[in-house]
Amino acid sequence: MAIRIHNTMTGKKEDFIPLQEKKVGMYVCGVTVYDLCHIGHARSAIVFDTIYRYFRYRGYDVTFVRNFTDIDDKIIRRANEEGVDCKTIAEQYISEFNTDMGKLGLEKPSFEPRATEHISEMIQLISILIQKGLAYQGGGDIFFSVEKFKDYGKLSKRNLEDMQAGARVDIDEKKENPLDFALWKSSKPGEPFWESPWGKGRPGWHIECSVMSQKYLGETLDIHGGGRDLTFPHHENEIAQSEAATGKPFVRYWIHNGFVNINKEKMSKSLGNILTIKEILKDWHPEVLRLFFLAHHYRSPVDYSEDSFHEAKSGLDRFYSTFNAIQEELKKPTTFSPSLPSPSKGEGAGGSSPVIENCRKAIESFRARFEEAMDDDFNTAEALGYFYDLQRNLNSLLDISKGYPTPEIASMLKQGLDHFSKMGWVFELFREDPEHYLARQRKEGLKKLNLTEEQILYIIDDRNLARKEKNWEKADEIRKDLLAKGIVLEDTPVGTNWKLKS
RNA sequence: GGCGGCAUAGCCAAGUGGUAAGGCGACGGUCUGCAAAACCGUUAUUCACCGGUUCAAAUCCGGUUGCCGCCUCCA
Repeated sequence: MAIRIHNTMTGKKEDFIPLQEKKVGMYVCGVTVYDLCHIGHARSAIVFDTIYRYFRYRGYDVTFVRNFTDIDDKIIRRANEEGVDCKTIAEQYISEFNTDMGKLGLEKPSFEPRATEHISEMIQLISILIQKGLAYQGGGDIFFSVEKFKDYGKLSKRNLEDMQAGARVDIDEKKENPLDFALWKSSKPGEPFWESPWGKGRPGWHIECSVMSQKYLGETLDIHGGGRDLTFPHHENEIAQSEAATGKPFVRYWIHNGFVNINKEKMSKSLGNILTIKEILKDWHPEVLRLFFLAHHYRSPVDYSEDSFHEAKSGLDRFYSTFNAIQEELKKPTTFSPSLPSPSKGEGAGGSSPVIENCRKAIESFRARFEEAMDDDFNTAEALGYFYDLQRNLNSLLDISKGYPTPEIASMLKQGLDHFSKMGWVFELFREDPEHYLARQRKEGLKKLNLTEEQILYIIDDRNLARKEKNWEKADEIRKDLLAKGIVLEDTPVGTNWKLKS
């Protein structure tokens, strides 16, 4: 079965047929490095990281290019504000980008080209467009003439007449058509510049992607991605430039991810609700963020809220609790004598119970279900549902096993854990050692509660003494006190565990 | 004004022609001294509304309402 992808160009899901068998050339618009990355950048990065990972999981040889826009108006403005040069700003925020994305566990793309390192290629491409009569000089600027490219608007489904009718575009005297866009901008005094046949200047925004994608991936790309907002004008303009210059189709499959809202509001500077990755990671484990995004389809808008992250966190905590329990169970010696059958589950003595058989089916079919979901336009939400299902089945096995795993159950638990590890890699989830994860959760929680583990253990000892004496009143009192402080106790056959109230 | 998208249980959310995944929550049960955790069960005869196509529609078509995005830098 082929992987199916929703192509923005056609608005439909299509079978993915790469240009070269088992190879994928994929270009994703990265960030303009003038400020810290926010949760929206994180979503886009995580969406395409997951796609990148899934193709590789599926055995494709992927060349993944994600650029840095390191020259642009916003960078110049920022540099002026801080009294440094553009390169300093760009370097600083590239470094911050790498730090943040590294913490989110993003794989490194095959290439991370920067606009300023491809100026000469951009000049070449612009020259070709001028030669072909598709671009013209206006003042010191070079513009692309949208009217000369007959397919202009095909990605964003607009036509020139409609756009001009409702145009809110500033009239620029130098442009022949208000919708023409700059390929090259002459530099104003004090701005960084490069020499060109048209004088000192710098590239327009769109040309870098045409150049860099072509350089690293060839004239036709399998996949081009980015945030929804980039469809117009950015990607529309890329198509115009690239196809006008090469005469070949630019991109086979366009993928666009949906936006992140903050408490149902659009994230924007003016609302002051920009949530940076750094701020998120102060409060949440990176996998909480990933789980949150992966629980939604990549094309839908998602709404960030404190509650939604709490929900994601409790989901993640539960997964890790299960892993931990499995690891503990696997440390125990296996035994051929089955644990006491529980009549409620309809188990008979000897042989596999229906419950075990159901678990076996769930474990064995997991991989196929996971792949089916992911093949269908990277449906991570559905795939995640199968992880939950797998978890429930493994917990069932743990329930039956109760510290006395049979070889059969132990092998199934092990298999389940392997699934979490292997398919979890695609999502970059479940990467931590469960014991470490849970220990750290506790440690960080204690810090917030201003308690030490010693104090809690002391109190638990005290309570266990009361329990031994069957002084339930006192034992319950102690448990209630701890609960009020945010500590939950769990009495198990092997002792009392504690954890933080979620 | 133009273009595009969305509307599924208390909440979050999958599902593009075959009879509604999953998570959170709630309730009942098993287990437990009692809890917690875990497991089992219940929780949408129905997918904003009105028409149409079809043997069959949450899914396709037309219309209505409501929300959102893009058209200006934006992931």
